[in-house]
Amino acid sequence: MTTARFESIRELPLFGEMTDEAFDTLTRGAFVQNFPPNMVMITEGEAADFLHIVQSGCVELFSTWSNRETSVTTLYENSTFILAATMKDRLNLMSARTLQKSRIIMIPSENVRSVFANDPKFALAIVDELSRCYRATIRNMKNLKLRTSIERLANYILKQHHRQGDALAYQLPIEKRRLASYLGMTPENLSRAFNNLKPHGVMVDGQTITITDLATLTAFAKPDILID
Amino acid sequence: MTTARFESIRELPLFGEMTDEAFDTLTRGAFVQNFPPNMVMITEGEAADFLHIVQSGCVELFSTWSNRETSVTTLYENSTFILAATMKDRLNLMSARTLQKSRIIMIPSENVRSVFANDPKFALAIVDELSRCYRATIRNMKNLKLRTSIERLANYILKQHHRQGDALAYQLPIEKRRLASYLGMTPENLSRAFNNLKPHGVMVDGQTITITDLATLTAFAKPDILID
DNA sequence: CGGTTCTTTGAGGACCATCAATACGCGTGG
DNA sequence: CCACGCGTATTGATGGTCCTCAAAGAACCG
Repeated sequence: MTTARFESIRELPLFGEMTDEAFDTLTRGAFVQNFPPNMVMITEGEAADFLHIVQSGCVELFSTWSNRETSVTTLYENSTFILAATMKDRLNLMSARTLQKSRIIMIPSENVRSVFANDPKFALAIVDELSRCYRATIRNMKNLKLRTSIERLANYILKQHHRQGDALAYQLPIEKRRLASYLGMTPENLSRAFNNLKPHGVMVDGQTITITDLATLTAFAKPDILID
Repeated sequence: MTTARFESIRELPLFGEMTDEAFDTLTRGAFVQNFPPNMVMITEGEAADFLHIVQSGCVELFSTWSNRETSVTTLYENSTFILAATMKDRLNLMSARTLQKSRIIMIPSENVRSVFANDPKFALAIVDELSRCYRATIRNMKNLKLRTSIERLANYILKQHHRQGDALAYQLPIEKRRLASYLGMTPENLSRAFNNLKPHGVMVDGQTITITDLATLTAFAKPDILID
């Protein structure tokens, strides 16, 4: 049975509510691919032939222009990407590379568009996912434009703290140079920014972040539900 | 007949393909409102009770944090806003103010969500609009992260040039201080950036931009279909 | 263990923000 | 019509932030 290989994504919010028939149609022609770390899967400017889903591993979306590169976001298990370009049948605006060994499910864009037209539950789920990604990008932009680099770092540290079960000590999930790029700064400056946060309750040792004074850090970062 | 007041938007891509019945349902409880210039219609953090459409005039979406403010985008005739928050029934992430005297159509968010579920053509149009806005935001972010402020200004000047029928001389559509905020810089710096662009083929006199050397300006700006 | 990549630190400079002062534009009311 | 006031735009001076370049130290991997 074709769906067997895609059991793992059947329960995702994006696919959970649709009919079995629609799910079969969707995954016909879909496939799973394993990628080694640091492999560019998608280059910006190409057609969006497949909706991608991270089954395991970790993917970075990034963009380049005029010999410069910037990290836009990092995706983990069960995230989709290339959804907007898939729905509009347009060119990808971002490139994608694996950061670790990753398993990626690829669903033909045509399938997504045709099932969208025939399964209202799936249509709703698509809109939900699109809206979520859109709003995440707006938040990202507000973060970049309204905060200094040190404030962005402070809020990033707090967000990871919550994502990792409110642990006061945790490992950074990505390399520092990529974090720097995501936060809109250079690796050198990220290093200095970490030092600047010492008096605000942050210790760093390699990949390990330790929050020594949560109250002080929070007071400095001023996290906001409309940004973070 | 209720739809009479909304004739003007019936032909928009978002509403053009839906059934008359669905359009009636959608506009039931909708209304048109006139706003004077410089009036804040929506404040971030509020619930998104209405989908908004600019019928005439001009609206700026902006955000604030910790006594800072930034312009995210400017909308003109026939643009929608608050679509993502409307679909997900979430809080607005941005505020909106009129820049000129404006006529705004407001459609109850509940109507949008219920018609979405019942009219596939409308659902498709919603996804199209959402994807378009999402991709525009990604472009905006790439512009901010990959280019210097002068490069952003140069590309903005080129983009307006095309929007205004390839005119080599045209009026800026918004105040310079708002343009500065949109481009992620201060008004003072925008002034200096205009001066810096003189040798690259740009003359400025008040609100009037004159491109004196399109080839040189284009060579400097390096516009890119994946950003602009 | 050697090479590569990443990270950190320092020095210097470019870019950008802030502050202050002036000039300009525009609408209002005298 | 002019004077005035208000907000915007410009210009200069200054300081801070951030980037670049360079070099050394640390981590990773074959």
